[in-house]
Amino acid sequence: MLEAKLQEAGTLKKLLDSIKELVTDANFECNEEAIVLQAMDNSHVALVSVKFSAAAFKRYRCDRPMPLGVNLTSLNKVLRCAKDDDICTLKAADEADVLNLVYEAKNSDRIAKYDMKLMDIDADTLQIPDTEYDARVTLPSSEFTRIVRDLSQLGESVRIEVSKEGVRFASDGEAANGSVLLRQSDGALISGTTIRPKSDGKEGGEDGGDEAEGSSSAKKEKAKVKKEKGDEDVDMSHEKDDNEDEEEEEFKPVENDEEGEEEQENEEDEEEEDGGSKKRKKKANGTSKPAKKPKTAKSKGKATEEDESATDVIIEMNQHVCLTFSLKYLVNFSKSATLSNKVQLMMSNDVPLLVSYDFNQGYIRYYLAPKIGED
Amino acid sequence: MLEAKLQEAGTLKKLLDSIKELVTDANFECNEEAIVLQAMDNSHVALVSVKFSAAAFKRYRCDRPMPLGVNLTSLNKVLRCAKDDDICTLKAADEADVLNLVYEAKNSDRIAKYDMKLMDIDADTLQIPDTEYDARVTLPSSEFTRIVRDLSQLGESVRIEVSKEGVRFASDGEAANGSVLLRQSDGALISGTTIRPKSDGKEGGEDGGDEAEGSSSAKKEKAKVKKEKGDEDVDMSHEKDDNEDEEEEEFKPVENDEEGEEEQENEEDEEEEDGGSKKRKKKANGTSKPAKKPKTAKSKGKATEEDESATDVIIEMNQHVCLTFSLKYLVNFSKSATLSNKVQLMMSNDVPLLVSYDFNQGYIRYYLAPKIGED
DNA sequence: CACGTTGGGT
DNA sequence: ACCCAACGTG
Repeated sequence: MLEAKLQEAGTLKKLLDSIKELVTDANFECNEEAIVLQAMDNSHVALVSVKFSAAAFKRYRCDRPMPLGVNLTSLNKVLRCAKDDDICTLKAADEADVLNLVYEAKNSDRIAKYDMKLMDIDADTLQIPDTEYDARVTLPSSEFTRIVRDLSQLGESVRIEVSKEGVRFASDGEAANGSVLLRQSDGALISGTTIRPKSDGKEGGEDGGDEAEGSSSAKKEKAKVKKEKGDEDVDMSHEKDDNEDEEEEEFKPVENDEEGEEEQENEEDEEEEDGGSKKRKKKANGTSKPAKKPKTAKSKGKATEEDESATDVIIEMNQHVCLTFSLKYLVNFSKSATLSNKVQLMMSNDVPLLVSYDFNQGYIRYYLAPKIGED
Repeated sequence: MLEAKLQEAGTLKKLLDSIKELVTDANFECNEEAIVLQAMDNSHVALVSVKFSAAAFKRYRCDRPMPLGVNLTSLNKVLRCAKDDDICTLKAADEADVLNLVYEAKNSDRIAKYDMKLMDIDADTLQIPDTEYDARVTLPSSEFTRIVRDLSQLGESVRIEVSKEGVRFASDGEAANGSVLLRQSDGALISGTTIRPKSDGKEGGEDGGDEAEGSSSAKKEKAKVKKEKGDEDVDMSHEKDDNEDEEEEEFKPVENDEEGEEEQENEEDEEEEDGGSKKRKKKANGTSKPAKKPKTAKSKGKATEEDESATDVIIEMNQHVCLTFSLKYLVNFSKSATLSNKVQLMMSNDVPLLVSYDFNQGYIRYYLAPKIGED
């Protein structure tokens, strides 16, 4: 039995706006710790990973793991019936084939209930293909949106290059070539730290915990990218491996047979890999945030909103990286800017890019394999 | 070698927004004095003339005259990658086939570079078909925008009539007729002066100078309009003169073989023709600006921004004029309202209308032949 | 169903 | 001037 009470329905609405064009059906995997969605996009090139930790909810209860197969188009329709500031409660009985949604206006003068049919979806649980990166760029999400939107006017793909100089986005097109160099903010070039997605959307939060996809056994086998058929995106699917002539490469989706064995393991991972280089700057919280620019809180009204350094460009880099990606997908990813004012790009050469928007107690992450043969 | 540094990319962006629907390809003629663009619109009915004086730029250098053949659609794409307040530098090497654009964020933390391919464009240098008019109406550009937009909903064409009473815009349509009378502001009816476009966009500036299109020999041969095929616009092109059955009339494009003979001539014209009527109110700066409404400077930060009398309607008239024009084109012209808060309409009977938006050190001007047979 | 364009509001 | 929403088109 699931019951999850979200303070603001708007969060879920924005999330669906972000991914509804990328994914049409997906399982919301609910368990005691979190609600997780992992799915490949419709063209099987990108991978979307969403997580709402239990702590993201005002109230959360899930007795046993249950997958809720949801048609996102339907869910979107139902969510559009909620106002952004409605309190939204999701309920599903064990083995239920419907999801109940209750919207309560904040002043309680309105209560709406919706029942949405669930469906069975083949749960090809996808192995998230990476755990550690050579570079992380943290930048304002609006800046990222702007850059990929601009460059998408010129060409099909963008070359992202991270160096000590900063991060460069470059695209070549028929009529024009474009290149945007973003210099890191003062003092915001960091190297020697372990770069990996934080376990949770919580900024500077505790690092261990309920990570679902980090698998210690997968720690060093970063690249699952096949390098054939160069110069194209990589298909992260496995389903159509042999019978289609798509130009895309593919990830090897790995059966996630270690799920659940992982809790409280990340913190130890970092400790053991941290030797021999600069330690992270502040206390060991895994986020490596420099102490510069102690911005005045932006008075956004929401105490939970992380509001520091949102305008900074932070570059963490252990190695120069240069990768090429399809702009079409990045433009799609950038729609999640409504969910966070910052975005992180994590990259290693020849490894899928991780684009992560972290919010209060959760995140939305996108994985996109690089085009190869031109990076 | 060209290098032109513009303080605000927004100026160029607005310019391109203005003309991109009218012209698709054009040469930017760069020389020591200015950058000039002259082109006919795609249907060869209207003529666009743009000038940026060297002084319009923060830095300007052009060693030798060079035409830059630009596809405006491409340039528009590239310019959309600039923020309005970016500093924009245009560079082109001699004989280059690319134009380099550099956008610097004001705080310099972002530098974007774009290379746009240039193209060869037949430089049918167009003789701007007039130098002196019987009437000039200066009005707020927003007012002009509103009038032509309103009337365009009623009919295809507008009759513009300038008299001592004011200026009347009238359109007859299937469902309704409309007429807008604009009275000149107090004391803003001027007659007996020479009415011609100023040599430069600079308000109240020196009148002689680097005029490219003024030709003394053409001064009195105003009308080059052929009066056949009545009731239609006039094609300003010469290229398709004989082999097409367009309904439009045509200007005679004249080879501009007297370019440069004109300097410092306008001021003398004014002196000798100035007698016998109200003098212009302020000092003889050629703009005939009344002293009314000594507006408080609008604190726009730019000392060069002309900000007085923007709400006045000024009519200079030596002869009653009544002309009919296609509203479709006027609506298009009026998009340049973003570039200046004032617009000037210069008219003589049976001669193309000149619509001029003057800005700091440049202008954009449109020429449109009247429909004949109904004026 | 998605994208691009146009119009209206802040 | 900028951002958001709605409409129409591909």
